[in-house]
Amino acid sequence: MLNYKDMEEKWQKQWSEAKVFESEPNEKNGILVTAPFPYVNTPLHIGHLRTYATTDLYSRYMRMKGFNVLFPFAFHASGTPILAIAKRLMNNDKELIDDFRSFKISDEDIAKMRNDPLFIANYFIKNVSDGMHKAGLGIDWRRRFVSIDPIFGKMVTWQFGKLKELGYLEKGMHPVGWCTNDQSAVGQHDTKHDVHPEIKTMIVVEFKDAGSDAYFACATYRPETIYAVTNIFVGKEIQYVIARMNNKRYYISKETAQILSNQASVKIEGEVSADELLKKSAVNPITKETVPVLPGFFVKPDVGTGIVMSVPSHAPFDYAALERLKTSGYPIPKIEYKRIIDIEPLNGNKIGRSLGDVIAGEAKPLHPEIPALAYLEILNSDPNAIDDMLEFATKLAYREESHWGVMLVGKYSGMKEPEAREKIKSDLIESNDGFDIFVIGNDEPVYCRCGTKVIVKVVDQWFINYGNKKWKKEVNDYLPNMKIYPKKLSATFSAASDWLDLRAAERAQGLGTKFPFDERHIIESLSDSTIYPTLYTYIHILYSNGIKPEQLIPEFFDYVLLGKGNVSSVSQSTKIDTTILNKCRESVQYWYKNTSRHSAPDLIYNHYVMYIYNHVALFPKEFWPRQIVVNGMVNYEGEKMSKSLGNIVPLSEGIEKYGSDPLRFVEIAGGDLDTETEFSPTGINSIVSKNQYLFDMVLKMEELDGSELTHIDYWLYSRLNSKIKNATESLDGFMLRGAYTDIYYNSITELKWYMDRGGNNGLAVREFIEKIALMLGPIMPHFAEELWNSIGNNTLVAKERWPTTDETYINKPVEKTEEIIKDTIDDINNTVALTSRMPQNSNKRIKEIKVIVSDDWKSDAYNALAEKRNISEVMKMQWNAADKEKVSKFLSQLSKKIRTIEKTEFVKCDSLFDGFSHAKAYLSKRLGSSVAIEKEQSSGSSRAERAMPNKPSIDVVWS
RNA sequence: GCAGGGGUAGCAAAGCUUGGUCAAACGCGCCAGGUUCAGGGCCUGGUCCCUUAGGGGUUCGUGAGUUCAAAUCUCACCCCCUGCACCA
Repeated sequence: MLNYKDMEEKWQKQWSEAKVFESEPNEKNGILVTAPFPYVNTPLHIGHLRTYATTDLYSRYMRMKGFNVLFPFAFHASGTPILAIAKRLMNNDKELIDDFRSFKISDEDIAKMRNDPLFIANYFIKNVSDGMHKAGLGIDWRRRFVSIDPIFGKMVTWQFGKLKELGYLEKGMHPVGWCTNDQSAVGQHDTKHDVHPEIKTMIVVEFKDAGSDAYFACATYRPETIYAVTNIFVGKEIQYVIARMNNKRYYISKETAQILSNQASVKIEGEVSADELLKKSAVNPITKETVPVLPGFFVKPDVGTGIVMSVPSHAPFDYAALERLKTSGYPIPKIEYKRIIDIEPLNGNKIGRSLGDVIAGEAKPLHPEIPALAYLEILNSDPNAIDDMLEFATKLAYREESHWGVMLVGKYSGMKEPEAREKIKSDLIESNDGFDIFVIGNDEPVYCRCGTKVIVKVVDQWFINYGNKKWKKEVNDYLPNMKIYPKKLSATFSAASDWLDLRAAERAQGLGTKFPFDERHIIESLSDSTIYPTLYTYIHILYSNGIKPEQLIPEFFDYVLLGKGNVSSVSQSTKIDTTILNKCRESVQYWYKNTSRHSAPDLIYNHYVMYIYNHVALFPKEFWPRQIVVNGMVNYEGEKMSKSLGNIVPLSEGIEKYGSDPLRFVEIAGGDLDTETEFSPTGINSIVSKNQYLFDMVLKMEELDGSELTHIDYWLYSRLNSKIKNATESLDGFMLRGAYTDIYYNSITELKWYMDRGGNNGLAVREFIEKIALMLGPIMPHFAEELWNSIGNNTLVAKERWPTTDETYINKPVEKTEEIIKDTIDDINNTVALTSRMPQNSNKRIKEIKVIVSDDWKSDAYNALAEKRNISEVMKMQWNAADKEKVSKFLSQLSKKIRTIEKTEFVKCDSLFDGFSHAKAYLSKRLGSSVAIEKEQSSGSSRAERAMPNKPSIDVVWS
């Protein structure tokens, strides 16, 4: 049995000794193949392998195709996640500790990780690089680096200087999720339960206090409903203040005043109680109506402004609040519920178009004239419903009306609601009757891990303006020139490019490069990782020449990356020898002209777009990204690998247990590039046993002593060459699964068929296996070497050339003949099964099975008919091989298919007869009876004339 | 909500660009039989329905349409996945 561990170690050692993967520029075409460096705050599992194995596959394939390939690797440690891990360990985060333990990280190491980010980084760098080594990835390790290395920092500093020069680095106000306790921005991973804080804008509509110069600041998402406002709601228990903003005085809750002070200047001039507000009335800025102020049970002190404009006709909460006031006997004036938005009629039913998710039974809206009530009725509910139900009705109303609503009143009457909303909003802002505020838009409040409620703060900070029109156009113009695999992702890349906009470029804490224009901050950790593949091309030259980070001043990068400046003056200012500078420069030029970058799809919307933008901004066109390859994820027996399911297999453990090669194979060949593939132990077993079969075949091969090439040998050669041709085309288009189905699974089936059919030529089998071994090189590199070696080759597959097709061996009729033989066996089995049940055949045995191949005139007639599609036309032709009656009978059989038949290359009668004759012994063995092969013309069988082109007739003779 | 992708037989996954050769590849699972066979492995056959001569019927999210012909083209609808930014 093959021992994968020994085998893998053996060949990894040989590759390393032969320096197969240590590439330097030469006369060949070069290609730089990279995968984004992994973030080293967590161990790798077998799912991560797919991207790296695919990258390795491509680089090995391209090397075999004659390219000079460089596949380097590095590690990402800059940014906040490592700090976060250190912090969580400090706090004895049980979940994290359990997680680490499941990866067999010792308690001792976990203890060391506490509050020591660098230890964490180094620990996982070792973990990842061990995994990469064990997997046998063909990496040039001389070029490794970490994103917190000083050299890396020098490059990033240079990059940011350039971005600023180009005007792409800007300073400005920007809203972020914010924790007032931590005094820092809050992203998804900083919150409890990893909730993403959604930042939305609300408009504050100003309703002037009828009796003073102050305004009721009503926050709303739906300013268009202003035409139906009946009153203002305040919370009875809420403490209000008078706050000065934009040089006006506003009534606003004390809490929201505090929150809004993070967004604008808010000066509190005094307090005012809810009771006082309730005595006032307010003026609608658009309709100029004066409306009362009433208590709303649902008004919250920390949402929006703590003051709500009431639209009972369209807002279920508002409707419910008024109804409840009525029932409680609160004195309210007469109120008119005015429907101002209509839903386009559908099937006569005016509301409830998209109620698919509502389990409403037979509920009917009884009050379509009051949508807020109608939506409650649809839900079998009423104004006394619990808040959740009101919330649901609100969402329903919002969705329906936003989708199909049309304004019935006002300046924008007749306009679609969402459009009208925007117009009214800008009108209000324009006329100084409203302004925007930012709020956290999640349904539930979002809490920072520290327990504080997350708010929105507008911060003044540096960001990269990917929204720059010129820049975006340049990128979008270039995108079609990039090769993207799978091809259908091109649309996604365009969408991602369009979507990319302002991107904060600095963070208050974390590891990494200091922000050059504000040294208290560091560069955000995706922004620092966009052009680092350039570093791979020359960093080993810096290492081997002892170049110090301090020498890497901007002039260095200008020269090496952009070719700017004069080498001797750069040498003078950097104190780096001109030969070294030139070597670096040449290396960049050599490798960076042709690149291929590989990753999973989750990087498209962040790393990839930024990668493309930065290259386009900084480099000459010849260095822009050439090719991007995106591979899907790996599932474990149908389920996502996740901590909660407990189905994560650590990479090292997986390799030990299953072998690197079988793992690579199932992960890559299990599905097309972009689909998720399935990992399962049974899948692995299947590969292991198939490999064993191939390996054992080498021993069997030695015993084959046939010297003459027979029909089945020609078949094997033909299949082999067709296979090489097809597989090469598939691989060139990144159809990895298709390629390896043919190279691997089909080859094994074919070898078995060859042996079954009595194939006996050792040389033919040798050549077949040899080529298969070569083609397996990129996907199962260790096994490929082992197989290659076992045949008696002393070279390394990793350094061999990819096999080429010898077209002269491709013989389609021979391949087709074997297919016909297979089909005929199936047909015979069916026939025998059926006829044996016939009464006249009971107590009888099969005497002989006749296989009768059709005459060539049938093929000719078939094709003639396919061409002319007219029987009498075909009959007019010369038919000397058969009498007209037969031709006519044959054609009439085809007549009902006359439109659908296509011209076909049929196997000639003689070759098919020949093929079957050679298979005679095999057939009678398979069928357990004597077999006769006959030609239609000379057969005496009554069934002879049933023979069709490519489909011999069968006559089972009973006796 | 917006954007991108997708719905194919027990699972999983090709096919869809270039309509017919598709009851639909490869693989897994399952069933039956075989194998000097414990199990496993391996081999053969079967795995939508019907069928006493290799045949027929109904299928590729739903519904319409184009066509001599649709898994493949068009439209509408339903459902699923992913992303929506300061985060690797």
